[in-house]
Amino acid sequence: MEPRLRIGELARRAQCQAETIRFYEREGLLPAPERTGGNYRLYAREHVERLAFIRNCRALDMTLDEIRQLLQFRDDLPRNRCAAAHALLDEHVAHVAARIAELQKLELQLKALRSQCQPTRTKRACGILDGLTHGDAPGARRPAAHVRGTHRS
Amino acid sequence: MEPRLRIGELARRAQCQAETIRFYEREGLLPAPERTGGNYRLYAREHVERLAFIRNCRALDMTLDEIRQLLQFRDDLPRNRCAAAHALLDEHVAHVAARIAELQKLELQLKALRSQCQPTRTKRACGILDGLTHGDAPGARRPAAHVRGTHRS
DNA sequence: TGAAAACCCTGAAGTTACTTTAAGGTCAAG
DNA sequence: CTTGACCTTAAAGTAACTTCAGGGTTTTCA
Repeated sequence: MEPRLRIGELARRAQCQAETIRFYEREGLLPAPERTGGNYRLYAREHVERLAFIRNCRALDMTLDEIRQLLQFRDDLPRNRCAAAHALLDEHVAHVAARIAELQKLELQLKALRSQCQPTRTKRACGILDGLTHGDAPGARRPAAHVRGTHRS
Repeated sequence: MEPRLRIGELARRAQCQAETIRFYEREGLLPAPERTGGNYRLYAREHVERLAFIRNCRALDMTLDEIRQLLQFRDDLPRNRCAAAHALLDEHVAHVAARIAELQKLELQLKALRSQCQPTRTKRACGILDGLTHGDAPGARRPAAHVRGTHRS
């Protein structure tokens, strides 16, 4: 009554790819499981839970480093781990809030830029292209450390 | 009266690093400038403007691919470039808006998770750590294509 | 004049969190 | 006994740079 899973089944349950699981193993987030005679990985309940933890954290956009720390707290004595988890989460919430504020500013800037060129405008110039050449887009939006941008592969 | 700049001075004006400028050259965003006898790059006004354009676009969180397209529009005949720029910008605005919505959902989830563990709680368990283990954080927040997350180096 | 400081050069590797590719072994079914 | 689904590894690719290693050039100022 504790059926061990192969990587594909584990991947299905965790909603990720088998490669991602191997990657977590290489990164030390997930311990190496036993192997079958044919060298297949065999995962037990503990792995399933730990992977769920990791994927939940990733769904909350934490970095692997943040997750590594949380896992440490979880593995440690119950002593101060609650306070530590609290602090890490607070920090992460702050990152997310900061990034939202940044993007909202960005949205305004983009809409302003867009309005600089209506389809019916002077013949030669495009207000958008010109706006981007001359500093109409306010310079120096240094991205907050630890906060990624708008795009993803 | 057209003083050519060396890379360091150009970098200072554009608020970026010299390495970034060389990188844009390798990427084909910025044409290779002339060189001095000592093999130093010498930039003219056209480069200054083009780099400003690029940095403004980056400040608006566009990808280098988007910027490459905008530069094409700019270099092309004035024919349809305005409409093209319009379309690209609209798409980009949509990306940003989508990312904002995602992050706002995330913020709510994080705050809910945080509230699961108050400093004064049962001794053994941490509500946050437990919440992350069991799917309290809603699964399957597949990040929208073309939209990066919360963190940056 | 001479040497240190400031500036520039190239090419390669590192960053994040994976994904993709290549080349191949294992296992159940038909 | 072979086809197909599944698994293995190592290496390279992604975005937009940054950092590093190792070395030239130019300027400054003692």
